[in-house]
Amino acid sequence: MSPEPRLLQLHDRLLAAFGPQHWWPGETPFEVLVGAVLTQNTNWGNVERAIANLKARGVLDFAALRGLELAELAELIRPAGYYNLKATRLRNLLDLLHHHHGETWEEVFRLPLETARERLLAARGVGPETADSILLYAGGRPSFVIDAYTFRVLHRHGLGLGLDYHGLRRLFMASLPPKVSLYNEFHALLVRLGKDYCKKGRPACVSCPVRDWAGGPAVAEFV
DNA sequence: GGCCAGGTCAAAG
DNA sequence: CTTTGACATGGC
Repeated sequence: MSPEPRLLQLHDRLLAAFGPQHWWPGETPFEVLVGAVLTQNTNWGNVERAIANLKARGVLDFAALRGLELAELAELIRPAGYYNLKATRLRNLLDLLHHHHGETWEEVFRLPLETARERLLAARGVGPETADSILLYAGGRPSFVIDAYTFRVLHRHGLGLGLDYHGLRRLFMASLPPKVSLYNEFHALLVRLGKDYCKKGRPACVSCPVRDWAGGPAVAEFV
């Protein structure tokens, strides 16, 4: 896996175009962790309603959320969609962390990066993106987050073709200095670009701020 | 009304 | 190994 210097250029251009994104929108590591599960394939606005419900109920902390009945948890997070599924997934994750670390679940972030990652992935319903989001945005660890927008943006410019999640993650991490602030901002910027200019199934916008990045307009295939 | 959203897992083919 | 289906609410 050879480094791809154009990735850092992409970051710089996105930052110049959009400015800092101030991610993750969550006040505590625990809130970030919950949000990471709730936002799976779901609009962030819906996640905010669900988190507001948990806050209003006073259960947005590790012990309280773990103590809720599953059905009750599901009802509270209903606005986030897939609420039965996500209630179980949250419960799985909290139980797994409690099993290893007791109430001091944030100890998971003190493990070597890939060990911590494997531990999070061991929870049913925590896949690579959720695990990396938790590591980066809740734990402050340099684990690059790949998502559907990242795939789409890179593929439209002919980069990372044929790479899966793990391959793209390694490409980013081999091409960038391992700085948490850089990983944080870059992923947020890619999401911003995707939302505004890189819609599914549509040609690239003429006004896309990185339209000519990597040497020319986007490729013909619009994933 | 249809499509999409900061995925993941299990079951088919 | 690749593709498909299930899971669900709310905005545009």
